Amino acid sequence: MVTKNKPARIPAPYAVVKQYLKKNLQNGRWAPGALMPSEAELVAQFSVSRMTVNRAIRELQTEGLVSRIQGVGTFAAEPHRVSSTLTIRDLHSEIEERGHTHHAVVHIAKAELVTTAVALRLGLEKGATVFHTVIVHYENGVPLQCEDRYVNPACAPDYLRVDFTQTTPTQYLLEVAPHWEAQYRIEASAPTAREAKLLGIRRDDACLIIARRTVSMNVPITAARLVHPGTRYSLAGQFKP
Amino acid sequence: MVTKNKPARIPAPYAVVKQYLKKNLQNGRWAPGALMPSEAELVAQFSVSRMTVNRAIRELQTEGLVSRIQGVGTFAAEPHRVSSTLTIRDLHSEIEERGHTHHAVVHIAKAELVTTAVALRLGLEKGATVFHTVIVHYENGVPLQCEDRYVNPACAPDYLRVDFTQTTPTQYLLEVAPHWEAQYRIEASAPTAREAKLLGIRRDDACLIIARRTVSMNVPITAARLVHPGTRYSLAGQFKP
DNA sequence: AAACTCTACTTGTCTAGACAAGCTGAGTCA
DNA sequence: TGACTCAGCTTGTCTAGACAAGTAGAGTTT
Repeated sequence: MVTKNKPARIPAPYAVVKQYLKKNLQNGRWAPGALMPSEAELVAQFSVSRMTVNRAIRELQTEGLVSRIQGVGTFAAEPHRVSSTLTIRDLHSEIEERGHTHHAVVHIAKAELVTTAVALRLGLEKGATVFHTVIVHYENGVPLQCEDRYVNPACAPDYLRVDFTQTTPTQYLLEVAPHWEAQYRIEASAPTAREAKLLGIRRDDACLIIARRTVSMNVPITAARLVHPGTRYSLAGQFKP
Repeated sequence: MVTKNKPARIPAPYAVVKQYLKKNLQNGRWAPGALMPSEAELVAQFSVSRMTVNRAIRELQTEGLVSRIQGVGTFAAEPHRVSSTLTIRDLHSEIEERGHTHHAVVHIAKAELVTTAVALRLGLEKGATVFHTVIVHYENGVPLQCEDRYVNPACAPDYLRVDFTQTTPTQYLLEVAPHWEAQYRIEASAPTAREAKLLGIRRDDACLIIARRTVSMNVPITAARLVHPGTRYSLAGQFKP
């Protein structure tokens, strides 16, 4: 048996109420859609103030476990929309965290006139210039990702002066425009001829491709195509309700 | 100009404070890691009670925009761990939402002795029985997913009696064990011979594969391998800070 | 029967004050 | 110098009460 030096911390009252509700939701005491106890009832049951109960329930609400309707009541959430979340991380820190070495080789880094396709994706006008980089990232010397990226010069005028063997574009762009929204598309397909060559794989090897487009404060920042050899890379994630 | 019938609802004070902090975080007023105003300062600035300010900041904390240390202060979050979230949805509702038709064909539905690999994944003992289903899902008559699933009989004893042309296994299992945790792995690779045949694709066509393992209240429920033709399917998601 | 009103109940939010818990730095003592 | 104490700051949480806003249902009127 494990004994702790610290005395057993008694959990905060709001946490007690929250845990009680969570447990009973899990074991089906309140079927999905069913009416749950009102705040007043819980106040009486646990002898705490309404604010305390309210916090417990509100947190369950943001976790998606219950839904509330003002004037009506609190309901167990409908059969959880089977949606779940997966984490996509910065490749550099991911590799470092595995205790492996990361290095990058820059193949293209220049300003270009936008093509129609890129102009659309970045929300720029025809005839504008964009920065374009193609960088291959290696884990322990093995090519793991081919990163084909277009950047809006208005957001990162010094982008091409960055040493991308030291800093990943993602890291740099995060400094320039800290909080952003991103849209993703993840797909599997064969690489282009150039990508196959850069990654050292065959043209018919399956690749995991992430197409990412990021926007900060309604200004498009960057659009990237990240190609990973299917045999060397997979995305892992988990979901806790 | 657009005129609304309803009078402009004034936002709640806590929302005002929250929005103020969020705006200034985005435009870089507080660099990542920097000390932000204390609750007391915000109380004075906005003439609200501390509970109101506290709620605003606490919500920012759960959103990952700030981090707080008791006794020290509130800090702008570090260069957002470039992690981001992607939503994985139930195939049936996803197809329905596109206004398309979904149907499923059951190829295998039986009880089996576990193999070592499956026993490990499901956390069962050697010699136990599992339910095994192989189902192909179609969108508008085109095969979109091959679902190879093992289910822990202890969690869903009636699993094999379900009509999977009407209900997806995911939907059914959600009813039986409402709230669960899931682990995912997403990868790209070629299909097995059987999968290629069932999906009507070539053996060297790239596939997007989701391996999912779910657990509810520390009891393993199910392990599934979902194979999608790369040309017909992609995962989309977005991230808002 | 249909339309209305009113009451009772729900959630949503705010307040002013309180105490606990934790960190920091200044001052004190050995 | 080094170890200690303590005041003063921070966040973490709870309370008792209050009013607003929204809904459902009972009762009333038309």
